[in-house]
Amino acid sequence: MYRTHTCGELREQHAGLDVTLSGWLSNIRDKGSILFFTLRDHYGVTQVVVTDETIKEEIRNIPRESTVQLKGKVALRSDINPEMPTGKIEIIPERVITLGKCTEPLPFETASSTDTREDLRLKYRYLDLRNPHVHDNIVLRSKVIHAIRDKMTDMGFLEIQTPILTSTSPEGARDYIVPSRIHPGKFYALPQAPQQFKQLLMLSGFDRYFQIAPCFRDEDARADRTPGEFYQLDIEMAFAEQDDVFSVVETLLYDIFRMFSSYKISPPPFPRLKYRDVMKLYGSDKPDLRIPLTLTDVTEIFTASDFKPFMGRSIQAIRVKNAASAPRKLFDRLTKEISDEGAKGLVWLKAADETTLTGSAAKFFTPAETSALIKQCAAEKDDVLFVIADECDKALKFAGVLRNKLGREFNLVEPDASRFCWIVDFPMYERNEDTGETQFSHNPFSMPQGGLDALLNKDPLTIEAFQYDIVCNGIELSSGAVRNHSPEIMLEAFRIAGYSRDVVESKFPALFNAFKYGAPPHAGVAPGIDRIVMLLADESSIREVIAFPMNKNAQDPLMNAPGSVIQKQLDEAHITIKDL
RNA sequence: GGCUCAGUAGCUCAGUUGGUUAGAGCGCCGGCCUGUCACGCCGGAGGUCGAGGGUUCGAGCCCCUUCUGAGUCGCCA
Repeated sequence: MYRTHTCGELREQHAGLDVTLSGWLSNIRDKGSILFFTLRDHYGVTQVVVTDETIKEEIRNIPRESTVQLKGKVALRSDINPEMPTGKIEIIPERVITLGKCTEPLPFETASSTDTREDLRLKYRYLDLRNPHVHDNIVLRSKVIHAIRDKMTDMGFLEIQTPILTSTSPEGARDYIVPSRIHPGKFYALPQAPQQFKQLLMLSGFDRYFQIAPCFRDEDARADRTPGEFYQLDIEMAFAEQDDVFSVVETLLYDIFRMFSSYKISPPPFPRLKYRDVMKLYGSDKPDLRIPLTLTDVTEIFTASDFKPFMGRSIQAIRVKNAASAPRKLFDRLTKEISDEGAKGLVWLKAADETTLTGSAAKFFTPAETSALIKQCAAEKDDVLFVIADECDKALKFAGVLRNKLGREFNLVEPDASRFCWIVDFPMYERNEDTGETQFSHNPFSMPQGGLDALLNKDPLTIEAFQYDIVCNGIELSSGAVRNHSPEIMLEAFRIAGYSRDVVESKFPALFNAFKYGAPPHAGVAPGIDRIVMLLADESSIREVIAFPMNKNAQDPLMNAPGSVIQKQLDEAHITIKDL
């Protein structure tokens, strides 16, 4: 009734046809005796040309971005527009009907909305989403999710819904809590992830589970992390070990990235990098492998140095080839930026030849130190060595941050590529720097490598877990683990972290009890949907691929959330608001 | 909570050493234009320079406080 065709489908062969189109009135070019505009809908845009005086006058009285229906004839254009899919035809309207008038001034131009302040875009997100670029991101997201469901189903996985209203979990992120009306003073929590439910499904014999699962965490936002809520592709497999999970995820991601991205991608298997090695090589547990720079530990060279910034510190060097001609300003800016991050400073040295370095600190080095440094970093003439010195963990961390900066500043980031890797063998435990106590470094339910024997006989800080992350272009897509399905090993694992049997039983009753009834070995992973789509859409902010995102402060300026509730709602929820 | 950056017309921005009436592009309003497609041309309206205080003969610009937004650290098992 409203249309015979969409605004994206008419072509040459439709010339002469009587059609009805509906869409948004946009881009009016009024030349007086001839007037053009485009009609836009979800599917595309079609040009309309008007010479009829009455219809011209009608169009002039309809504000842009109103919705209109037109009945008219398809005509071949005299001047074609090769940029438009419908560029060879145009519509000569016989009748125009306004369907929904745009009565308010537009707060911004929809065609260029991505240049507008983000808070304004979010307040008028329905207009922002009219922008074809923003619109396409949401379409891409839908297609990606559909493809994921197809692939997972093809691989024998069942999608099973798990509760949204559940109980708080004592470990991990801050929970969103929901008051119970029926049980005064008690609360549900929104799931941080369906972690325990999916493990219980394995115990129930469902073998291969997945879910496009909403997850809720009350933590602060980042460019690649929405506040509050996000979606993950939650996966769990019974009678499976690490390689089984890797195989499924590699197949899935490789196929999805080939379907929806033209970027280069290495076929499976993706590189597997040990946690301890990536920290040393890249200074990060989520290295961007598109950047061909690595850290070199040159601490040993300077053990006897009396150059104060190096004394007693871990020293990490990054060599950038042929960077010596870069402007001094760049070196100064890098020094400032890395100092702002908390580093003590940045030493940069230009290689003049095999035995000579020039630059900020070169004169403080002995000839032996200089040539050893050049040799260990394999520096050649006109290369630059960037050196960070700090306490061990910090030196690696800041060198890792610097590595990313250098990659961008010197244009070394491999273009048009998606570089995946697995980070494996995360440590099971770490020492808490404040208390000195041994604590879980990641997921307490991961299986320690070596099992019970390792827990009983090894130094806990040397035990690695079957715990892994998948990383693409410096973005952590997911972590996962082989789960600890043995109550005996679990109790020992928690004992080492200082938790008694009572604590385990009371904190995780369902899971702990269930494991006593014949648990299959199982493993899983949970790649973030939003981040996958963000990579595929090549966006730097995750909010660009979410239809109605919250702002950085976990507010929705469109719906005014969070908002107040009426007293009756508070009463029913047994909530009293503290005086603020 | 810390740090960095930003806030000037509806939108995006410029604004010199503190000095006359704060500018531009887009959008809006009016006019002209028969092949535009980011149409073009002429004209017009539109400003509590985020807010408050201070310094000064004089503040968009300097100082203090504060609000808002983004990025980041903390945080995110």
